[in-house]
Amino acid sequence: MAGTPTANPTPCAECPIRRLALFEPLSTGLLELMQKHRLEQRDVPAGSLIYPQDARLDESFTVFQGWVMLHRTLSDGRRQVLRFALPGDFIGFQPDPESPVLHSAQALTAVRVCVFRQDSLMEMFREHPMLAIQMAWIASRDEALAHDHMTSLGRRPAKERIAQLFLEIQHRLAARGPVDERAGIPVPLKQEHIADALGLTTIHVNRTLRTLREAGMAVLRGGLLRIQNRAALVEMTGFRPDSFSRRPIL
Amino acid sequence: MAGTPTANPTPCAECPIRRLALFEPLSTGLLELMQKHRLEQRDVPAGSLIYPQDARLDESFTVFQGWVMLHRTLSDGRRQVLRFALPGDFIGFQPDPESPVLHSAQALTAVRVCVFRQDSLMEMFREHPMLAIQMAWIASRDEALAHDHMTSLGRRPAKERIAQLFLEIQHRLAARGPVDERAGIPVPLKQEHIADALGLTTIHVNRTLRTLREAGMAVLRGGLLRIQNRAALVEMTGFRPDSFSRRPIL
DNA sequence: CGACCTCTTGAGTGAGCTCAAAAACAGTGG
DNA sequence: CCACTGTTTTTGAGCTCACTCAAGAGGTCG
Repeated sequence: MAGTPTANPTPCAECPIRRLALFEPLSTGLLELMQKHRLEQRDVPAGSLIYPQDARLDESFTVFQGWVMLHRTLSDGRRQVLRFALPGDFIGFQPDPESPVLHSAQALTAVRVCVFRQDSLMEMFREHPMLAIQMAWIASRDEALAHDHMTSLGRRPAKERIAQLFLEIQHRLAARGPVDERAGIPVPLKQEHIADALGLTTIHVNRTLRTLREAGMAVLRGGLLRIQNRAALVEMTGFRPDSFSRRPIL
Repeated sequence: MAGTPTANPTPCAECPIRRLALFEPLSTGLLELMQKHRLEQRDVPAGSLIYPQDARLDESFTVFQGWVMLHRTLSDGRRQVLRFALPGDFIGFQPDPESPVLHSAQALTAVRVCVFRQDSLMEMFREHPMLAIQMAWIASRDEALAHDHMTSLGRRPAKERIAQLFLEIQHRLAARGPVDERAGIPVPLKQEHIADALGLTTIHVNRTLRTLREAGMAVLRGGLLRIQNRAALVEMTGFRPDSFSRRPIL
């Protein structure tokens, strides 16, 4: 598995993300608990896998920095991106150690994660039921996100799918810290990633991006997403921001 | 909300499903706990809603008998079926009481559910951390199921989507009790439900069902699903049964 | 025996796909 | 600084899978 422990492994509880007031804060007791479990940080270079499809995971992760892409690859190479994980998101939770994960997690940018050993995680849950509840909360939120995604895939035309994705990204990033829509949000997605996420071909994504651009709605260029006419996008998709409201982090 | 309490409300712990050896058994301690919380049973007639989209839920449910369909409806009427819930499945978990559910749950057949009050559920979690862990497990399994579904929607042609759905249903039902594939599995789905689940039109589902039938692979007729050439379906979809392996119930 | 679903089939259309090939861009090494 | 190579984006042309519109056939239930 790719990734190297940081030179000076710091407990994750000290990670910068904890200080963002926008996240639900952990109580001091929980911080101590995490310290006790000596959680390790790990840096993963852009492009490499955090874990591969079909592996038996004995670790799971909280993303601290960077973008992670979860995707499944079928035997003939077709690929479906399941989720883009952003800082604060939890990935790789696999309660049954027997069954393999059915997707890969790949770093889209340089990524820093906090590593939980699976058994250690379970122990934490046992000691601190609240954490288990939060885990259930997180999983259930991810499921709701997946539901949005499924609705796009099943029942929206290409233009709406992209609009919806843009609004979702904008909203999720905004929940993590101030973003300047007008100036442009850093988004490390290639057109191919978008295609694989939305069930389209790269070519069709390209054409659809053009129509969005020419309609003055949104531009994705040079790793920057500019939402120019939010109202029009919202109108088109019926986007309701409360879909991704409060949530705990681990 | 539709549904009436059964004439003689029995604690869910006594519900027949508990006696199925195929489910992970609950310890006696947990049974007691559930008794203590005086969980109510409720019967819901075919067709009516267990909970509607956009509602604030203060209850969640374990399905005991029948089929439940979770679906989201967009403002213009397009509909996406998110999941078919079978006996033993948990639905309506909403850890944040503030945010509304983004989908409806509708009974496809006559359904019997076990009702959990949300606050009561949280209390159970606090008293019995193991339950919270199991909840996380359940949510995470549902997410994996959603991932399969997403992959179908995004990257499979109609024929494969239907084949995959059939295999999934067959497998999930088989995990709940003996089924006779050859004789036919009772499946209460109309072609319209399949269409809304798989992101297709009813008409196209119909045509595709015909090709599957004419290819001697599978037949869905009169509420019975007959899988006639399992190998061919598996070959086509790359279906791996372990996707839906062990899991706890609440 | 209508009224109403659900299923089925036909004919024509279109959104999104495939194949093919420029053009823009980002590194990389001389 | 520039030629060289690989990646990403863009555009064109033609095709197909799945959609729309329309209508008939089969059930089922009051």
